[in-house]
Amino acid sequence: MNDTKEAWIEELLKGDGAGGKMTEKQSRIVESAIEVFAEKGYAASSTSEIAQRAGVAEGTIFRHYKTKKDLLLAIVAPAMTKLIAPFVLRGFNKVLDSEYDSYDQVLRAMIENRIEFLQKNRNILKILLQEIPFHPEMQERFQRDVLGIVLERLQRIVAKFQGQGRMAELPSSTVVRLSISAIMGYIAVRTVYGEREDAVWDDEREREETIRFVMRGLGLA
Amino acid sequence: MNDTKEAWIEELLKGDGAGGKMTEKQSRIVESAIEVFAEKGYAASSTSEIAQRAGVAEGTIFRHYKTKKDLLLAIVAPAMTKLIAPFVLRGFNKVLDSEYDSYDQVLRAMIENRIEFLQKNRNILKILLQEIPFHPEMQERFQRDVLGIVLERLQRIVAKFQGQGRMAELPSSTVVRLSISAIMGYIAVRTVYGEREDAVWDDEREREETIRFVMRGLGLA
Amino acid sequence: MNDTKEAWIEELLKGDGAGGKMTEKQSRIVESAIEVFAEKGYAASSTSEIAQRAGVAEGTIFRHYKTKKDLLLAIVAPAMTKLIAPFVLRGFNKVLDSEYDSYDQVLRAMIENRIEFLQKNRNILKILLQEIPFHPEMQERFQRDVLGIVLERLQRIVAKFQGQGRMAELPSSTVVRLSISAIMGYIAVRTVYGEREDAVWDDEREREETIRFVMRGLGLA
Amino acid sequence: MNDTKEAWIEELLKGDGAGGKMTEKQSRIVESAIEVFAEKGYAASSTSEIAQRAGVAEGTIFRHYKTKKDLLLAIVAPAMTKLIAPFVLRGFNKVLDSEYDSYDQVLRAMIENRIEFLQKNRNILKILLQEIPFHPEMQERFQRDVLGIVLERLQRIVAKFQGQGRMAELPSSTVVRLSISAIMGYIAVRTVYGEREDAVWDDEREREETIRFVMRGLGLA
DNA sequence: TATGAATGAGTCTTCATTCAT
DNA sequence: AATGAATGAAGACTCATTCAT
Repeated sequence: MNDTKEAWIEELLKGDGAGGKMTEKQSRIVESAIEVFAEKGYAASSTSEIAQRAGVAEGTIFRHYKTKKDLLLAIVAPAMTKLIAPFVLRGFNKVLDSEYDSYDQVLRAMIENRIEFLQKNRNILKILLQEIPFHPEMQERFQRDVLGIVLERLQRIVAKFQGQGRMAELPSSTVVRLSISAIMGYIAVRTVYGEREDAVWDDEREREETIRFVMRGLGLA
Repeated sequence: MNDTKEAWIEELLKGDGAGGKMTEKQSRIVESAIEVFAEKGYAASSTSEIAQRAGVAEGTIFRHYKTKKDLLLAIVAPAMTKLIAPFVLRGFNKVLDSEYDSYDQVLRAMIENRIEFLQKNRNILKILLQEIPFHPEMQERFQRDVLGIVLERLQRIVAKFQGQGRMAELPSSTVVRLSISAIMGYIAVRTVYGEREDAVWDDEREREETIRFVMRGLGLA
Repeated sequence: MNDTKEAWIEELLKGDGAGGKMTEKQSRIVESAIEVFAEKGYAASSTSEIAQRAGVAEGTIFRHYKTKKDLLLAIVAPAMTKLIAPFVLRGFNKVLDSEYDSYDQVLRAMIENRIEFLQKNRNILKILLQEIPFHPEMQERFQRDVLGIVLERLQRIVAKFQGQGRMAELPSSTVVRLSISAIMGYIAVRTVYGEREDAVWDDEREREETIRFVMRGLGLA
Repeated sequence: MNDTKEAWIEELLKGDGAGGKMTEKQSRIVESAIEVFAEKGYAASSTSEIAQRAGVAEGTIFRHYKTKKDLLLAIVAPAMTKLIAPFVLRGFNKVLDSEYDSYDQVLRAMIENRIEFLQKNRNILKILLQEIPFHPEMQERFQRDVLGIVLERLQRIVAKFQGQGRMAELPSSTVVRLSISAIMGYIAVRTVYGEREDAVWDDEREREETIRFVMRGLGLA
């Protein structure tokens, strides 16, 4: 359940989907686009501003991406892939068998892993979140390639723990939902409040309480 | 904790912020705007399409709303007010004192009340959700008038139950967060899956399991 | 076989296809478009230049014509209609019966009538001629609505004269072709040379010789 | 009055105006340009499409032709030269003296010779026809190098026949005009209808009737 | 010689907004 | 109050042309 951890954006910037290497200008275009899209939203972003921030001519953008939407997809598509990376790693089955003795370890790992990911890819994820409702192709792909895979894997993990002990009375999909809700609620609040200087947010404690809450809620503690 | 329950949109349509009554054309403009904004997003919506759907001339919109953004705010601002309506009702203090004997009743009431609200105001809430990140004034107002008030009220409720019994070891803000996470997770999944014909979503059961999960998680059951 | 003779462009400028009246600005747009298209060709004309010459904002063009091509069609389509006007006049059958005793009268009438038309509509016809090869819809319409009708009428006239006397040995379509070739050759040269100050072009004589040539060529004189 | 008959395009492709040989890429550029220009018109053609069809890089075109217009002229200029080739052949004077005993032989030769030429060079002639009206230099050159020469030669031929017999009453320029009109009308219709499978176009007969028509029209038969 | 990334002026088109009626 | 013609700034995108490699 570990990610590659290095900033995969760099990878994204080094190679396009076709495997070719990106020129330096192309990288700057993608970086600027991520910035501007995240800041103003896709529809309200102008290619001219992206070009300006990237320090290239507007035409240069269209040499690399036929349309503005292609540029969006070039950003969002690999993000989806990376989003599920930890769940499709070749070692994943081993995880199922051995790595975690207790469900709270699974929860802790998920939190740590995805928090790191979120921090590194905040802008891209913001774009993803904002644009999915307006682009059916993105929706479909997200449903199929992200939700589908992740939920299936998580349900298998849950099923394994259910086989060993309690929480048998709940469908595994329900367990997954309740677990994810708690984690996402924790991450969301942490994202908003956890970075303020004046914050009274004891991250260590909040995380542990969240995990304990889920464990108790599922009858595991 | 009860809402007015009737479609308050009608109210919105009958009176503008200044207390005046809306003409029929103005109502049609607002209705169309809600539709179009929800469908395409604010930035990608054109006033001309809104006018067309409303069956009015392009200029008419600007007779009632100085700018496109004013039209957005005229939709979104009352939505915020209504969003917190149940928490600011004059009878709210009584709620604190008497209405609910047990925390699971609070949870159940929140779920029922807000689900109904969501169903009636899906489009408006979609707009709210989508646009808040891009409009600082909306953000600020949401923070102050919605989050601030709702959280404060909820924390007072929680504090009351904490005073009476267990879950003392958790800060009330944490309790609120965990409760809301679970509820929103339930509502979100329900919104997506709960309406499919082929769905294997037993709404009654999922809701009760969610409530039981929270109660157990908080050490109340 | 007489045309309405007044400058039908004015009609074109007064009413759009739907029968509505044109505003003054719209008229100026069409006029300028005719000028510019004739001068530079459709593809090399820019809407911004058309707007400038018309003294309107560029956006105004697109209020009246959804696309640049629509503007072209709005010019070209009525031209086709007018091009065949003399052949579809209600009185046309009478023409067949009575008006012309001898084929040379037909030729003379065609020349006079179409020369006048050409002079008044030079630019539009230039556009028609230039653009037809690149727009299949225009081609099709021209084939069907112009060529088809005109040739059929002319063949009927020719057939009538064939029934009365000689030139029986030629198919009527061949007679029509030969007649039109001669007339168009005359008109073409006249158009180029006939207007030069230094020209040694005796119009009256050239026309009569052309008619006589055709008559003799068909064995009628 | 005989042409070289082989596809002179190959010559065009082998040598540029300066007498140098063309590389294979340059040939492919010219070929593609002819195709694209003929298909879409000069103004609507893009150098990038030409490059693509030719299988060369965009920049390569500009290594051989400084501008897009230069490329056009490199195609059109030699076409004009070839167009008049039969009239400037060194043996032309002999033609005047001997080759043709009767004017109908002249007409027949012109038809055969130019039809062949047209078939081989349809695209280039289409370009010529389409672009001449928009390029004054081309116009001027056409007027001077093509029309001027051809008409003068034809008038000399006509004058010779006039000296021998009848048609004395017409100016030789008029005779040329009438002859060419008939021939071009024949070729035009043939070009359009003569290739349809379902056509009722008896080419042999139409050609002979056309010649007979001219001869009779000129009082020669 | 050939390449193809880069350019930036220019294209058609859209859009929020104004204003005379 | 309502209209809708008019605006012009801005948008996405194209294209002939240049130039470092």
